[in-house]
Amino acid sequence: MRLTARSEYGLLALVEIASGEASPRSSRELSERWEIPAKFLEQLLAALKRAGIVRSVRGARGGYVLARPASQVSILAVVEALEGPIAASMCARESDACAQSAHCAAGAVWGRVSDAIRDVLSSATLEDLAVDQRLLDAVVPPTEGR
Amino acid sequence: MRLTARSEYGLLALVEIASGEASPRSSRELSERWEIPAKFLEQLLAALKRAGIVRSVRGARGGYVLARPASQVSILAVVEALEGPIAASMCARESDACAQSAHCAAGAVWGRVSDAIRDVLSSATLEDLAVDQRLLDAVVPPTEGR
DNA sequence: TACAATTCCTATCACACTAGTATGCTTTGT
DNA sequence: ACAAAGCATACTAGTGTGATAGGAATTGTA
Repeated sequence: MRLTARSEYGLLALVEIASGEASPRSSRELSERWEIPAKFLEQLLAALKRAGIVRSVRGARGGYVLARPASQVSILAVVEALEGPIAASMCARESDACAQSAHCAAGAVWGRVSDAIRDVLSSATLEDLAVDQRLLDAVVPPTEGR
Repeated sequence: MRLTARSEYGLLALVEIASGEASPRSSRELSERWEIPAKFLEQLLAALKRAGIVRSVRGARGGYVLARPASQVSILAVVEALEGPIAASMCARESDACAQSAHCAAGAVWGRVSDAIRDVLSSATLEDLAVDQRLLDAVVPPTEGR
C-alpha cells in the first residue's frame, strides 16, 4: 500500500486538464507547467487512458481530454489507475486466515487503514479539485511564479 | 508513505508480547508462533527498542518486554518506529509552495490522506489489540491451527 | 505534399529499498 | 561450563520507482 510520485504527477496533470477548457491539452504542455518529466508523464497518461479516465487525440494539436465529466471521476479512481488497487499489498499471509476473521488481532488495523484511505480518496472528484485550482490560478496566474 | 512487512511483523510480535504475561518473550518464540523470519524479527525488535517501545532482557531466559504499559503505546508509535514518519514522502516539491498554501489544489488531498492514516493508527493502542488477541486465542488456542 | 506536432510503443537503466541471510560476539541464568 | 538469549555488523537477491531513449504512427496546417 503506497502512494508514489505517479499519483502526485498524474493528479496534477488531471486537475490541469479538468480546470481548463475542453480542448485537448498536450502532454508537453502539462509537463512544462508542472515540471513533470515529459516521458514519464506520457506513461502516466497512457495508464489513465487504459483506465478510461482520459481520451487521447492524436496528431498535431492533439492531447488529452477527460473521458467523463470531472464530477464523475473520483480521486480514488485516479490513484488506483496509477498505483494499482490500494491496500492489496498488506497482510499477504494467505489472505483469509488473517485480517477480518480469525487468529490475528493486528490484521484488523490494516483493514481500517485501507478503508480510511479509500474514504478520503472517494470523497472528492476531479471537479472539486478543478474548482479549487481555478481559484488558486485566479490569485496567482500560472505563468508567473510557476 | 508506505506500510510494509516491517509493520505487519512488528505489530504481530508486540501484540503477542502485550497479551501474554509480564515475563520476557524471546525473539525466537515470537518468530516461531507467527512465522516471522527469526533474524529479520531481531532487527525489528532492535528498532522498537531504540524507539523506547520495548525493553530487552539479555542472557538465558531473556527476551523482550514492553517498556511502557500497553495502553500507552499507540499503533502509530509502533508503525513510525518501524517505517519512519508516515506521510513524509509525498509532495516533495519544495514542501511549502505546495499542499497547504498556494498553487496546487491536488496537494491538499495528500495531506488529508496522511491525516486519515494517522488518525486510524492513533485511535488504537497495543492494549486494545491485546484484548482482542486474548479473545481470539481463547477460541482457537495458539498451539493448534497456527 | 511536406512538415511539425503530437500520441503511441517498447526497451533500457540507475538507484534505493525491502526482505532476508550470515557470522560471530556478549550477556546471563542454571 | 554451558546453553539460551540478545547485540552488532555486514552482505545479498530481488523488486519497484522514477526515470530516459529512440523511433513509429497519426494528423492538422502551411
